Amino acid sequence: MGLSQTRATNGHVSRGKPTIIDVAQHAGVSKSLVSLALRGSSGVKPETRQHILNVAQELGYRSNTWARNLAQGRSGMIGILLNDLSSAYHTDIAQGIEAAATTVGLSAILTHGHRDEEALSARLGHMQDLGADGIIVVSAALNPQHLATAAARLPIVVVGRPAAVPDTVGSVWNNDELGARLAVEHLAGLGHTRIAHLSGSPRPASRARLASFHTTMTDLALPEPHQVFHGPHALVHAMGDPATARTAPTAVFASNDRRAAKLHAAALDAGLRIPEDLAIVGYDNTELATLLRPQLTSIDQPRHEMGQRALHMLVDMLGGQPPRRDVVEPRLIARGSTIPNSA
Amino acid sequence: MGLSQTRATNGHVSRGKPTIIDVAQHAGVSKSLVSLALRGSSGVKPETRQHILNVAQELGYRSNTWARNLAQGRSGMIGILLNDLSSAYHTDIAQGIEAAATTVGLSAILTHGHRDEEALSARLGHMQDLGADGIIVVSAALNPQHLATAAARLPIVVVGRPAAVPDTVGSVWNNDELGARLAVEHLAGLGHTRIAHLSGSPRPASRARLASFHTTMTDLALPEPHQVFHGPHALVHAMGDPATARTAPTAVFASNDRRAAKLHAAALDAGLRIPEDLAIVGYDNTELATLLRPQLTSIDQPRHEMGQRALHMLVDMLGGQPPRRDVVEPRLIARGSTIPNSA
DNA sequence: CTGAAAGCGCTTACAG
DNA sequence: CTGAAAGCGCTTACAG
Repeated sequence: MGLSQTRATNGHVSRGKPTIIDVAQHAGVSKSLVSLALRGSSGVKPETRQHILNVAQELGYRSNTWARNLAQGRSGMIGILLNDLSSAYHTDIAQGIEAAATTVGLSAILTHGHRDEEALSARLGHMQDLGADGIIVVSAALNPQHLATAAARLPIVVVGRPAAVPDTVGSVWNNDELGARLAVEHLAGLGHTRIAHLSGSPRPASRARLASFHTTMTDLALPEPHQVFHGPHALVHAMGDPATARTAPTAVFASNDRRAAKLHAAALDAGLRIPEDLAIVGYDNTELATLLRPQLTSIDQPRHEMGQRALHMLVDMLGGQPPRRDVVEPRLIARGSTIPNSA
Repeated sequence: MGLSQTRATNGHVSRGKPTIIDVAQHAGVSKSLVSLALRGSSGVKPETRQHILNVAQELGYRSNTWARNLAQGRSGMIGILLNDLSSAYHTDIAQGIEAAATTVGLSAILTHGHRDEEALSARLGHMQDLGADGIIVVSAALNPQHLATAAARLPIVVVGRPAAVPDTVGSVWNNDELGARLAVEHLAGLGHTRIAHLSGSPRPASRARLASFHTTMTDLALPEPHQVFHGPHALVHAMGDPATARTAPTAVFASNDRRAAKLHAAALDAGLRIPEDLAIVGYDNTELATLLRPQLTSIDQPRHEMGQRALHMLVDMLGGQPPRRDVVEPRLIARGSTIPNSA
């Protein structure tokens, strides 16, 4: 770098973005003092401080994040890693995290893993390299090994229900067992006895919903066999086929809203009436539920609250406290797909 | 920092994350050489290079991003600023950008502005502080003044149609005039003459669609007055009211899928048949369009391609080329909300 | 209340 | 092909 452009042998020639040195020169003080004044140290005479602030303002000075982080050894920034950017469920949680982060003066950066475990761990590493002080992983897809490795370096909180959570990692999830129970009890309360389950992925959350479906059916003494379907079309087909129509379900608890919506569409396509021929309960209470006709009854997870809790846990962990395991309670929102003549 | 913890007077005691100095010591070379070897400089003897790589690997060395960026003066990272994280349209574009970024070796970080202009500009500043080499703004909501200020410091590309684009800023948008024309021509081709428009926000994109709606109606010599509604309920009401039913529209071009979905729901709630009583065309071709019954005919914007183009434009600008103005062509996807008895 | 100096971990001419 | 040195912009003991 040539002298002519940036520095004389014993002087400083400003060019490009102003630095702390430019401010110091213009204010006629040392650069350490500028640093102290800028970050509001108590040991700076008020008028000096004000003067420095004014000069900085005039020069359009902005602190260089890299230099500050390098010198301080931390960033005041947390990372949010989403499994899937296209999922309203995930982005709602992210917004809960960000809102809570803002209130405690932390900034947040976002990345996502395209629903791909490889990509997820790559991103996890990337966020560490970028200097996140802690990371919230909104995904159940990251394996325990990777989580543990990351947790050895910095605080990690997972929102979701992974296969296993190392106990160095904090976690927040919703009570899937209760959610499934609410769904089945709602349908049974409406008089349904042949209640089927439309299962989701083989992930722990879906497995928990499935298990609780069986338990609740048994508890309510509903007739065996408990029918479980893996696709909307198989279910609709069973209802139309004379061989099985007599024992086909009259109500379905679907593992999530997206699957419920596909079933909703397949049922209407087959000429079935909802809820008269088939009642449907979804899970997640996404906006989709209110756009379908009839609207979809669904189990609501308090996504915003889950995000908040995750952030507060992370802050506690940054402060040296041990990770926790938080479970929040879902509730059922009843709509037209189970209650006739309602919105 | 105490000598005992990190450094002896003329030695280096490793602690915490390994640095380039640790690698140099273990490999018995200078730290400059390590730096060169790590970044694959051609001027390092292959076996030396391999040796250094091995040592780095063993030590679990990871380059410190802050230090690297500070020394290099750039980050190899671009920022993506979304207006709204909850919009599938925005996140699809983001994924197009990221995919393209990956192919040219750039990493990307994401932030969003909760549909709020204040928040958007704050985030824009934040990304600059974080050291993004360039930023793609997926939003039409940022005012030209803020865009121009940012563009004075680093390359900026906007995906969307802002009120005005400073000519220091690149932009990519879809041809709204063509999109609206396709919608109206499609409906006219099906025999509709009383075609209404359900308008969107007062933003340039919506205004362009509205203007093109009028132009196309005139070009096709369809009867005046051209009806424009601002809400789904007003429209459905007009159809049900005996005073206006005779002249009420039989088809609607809605400014976006979300509004179209609300109209779809309101129409069904009012007992209208789609498309027999009311045909509907949306805009954006989001996943929602395929989940409704009947499915929604919609104008498709090539979101992935728009993201790609934005990224490539940004890369060109980083290379010193001037910003461009890219306009991509939408197309119509016909479905059940306009074509009876189709899916 | 203020300044000089060393350090954060890396890169990059420069000289051999 | 390799090393010593200065620098990126900031922070933080340390000494006055």
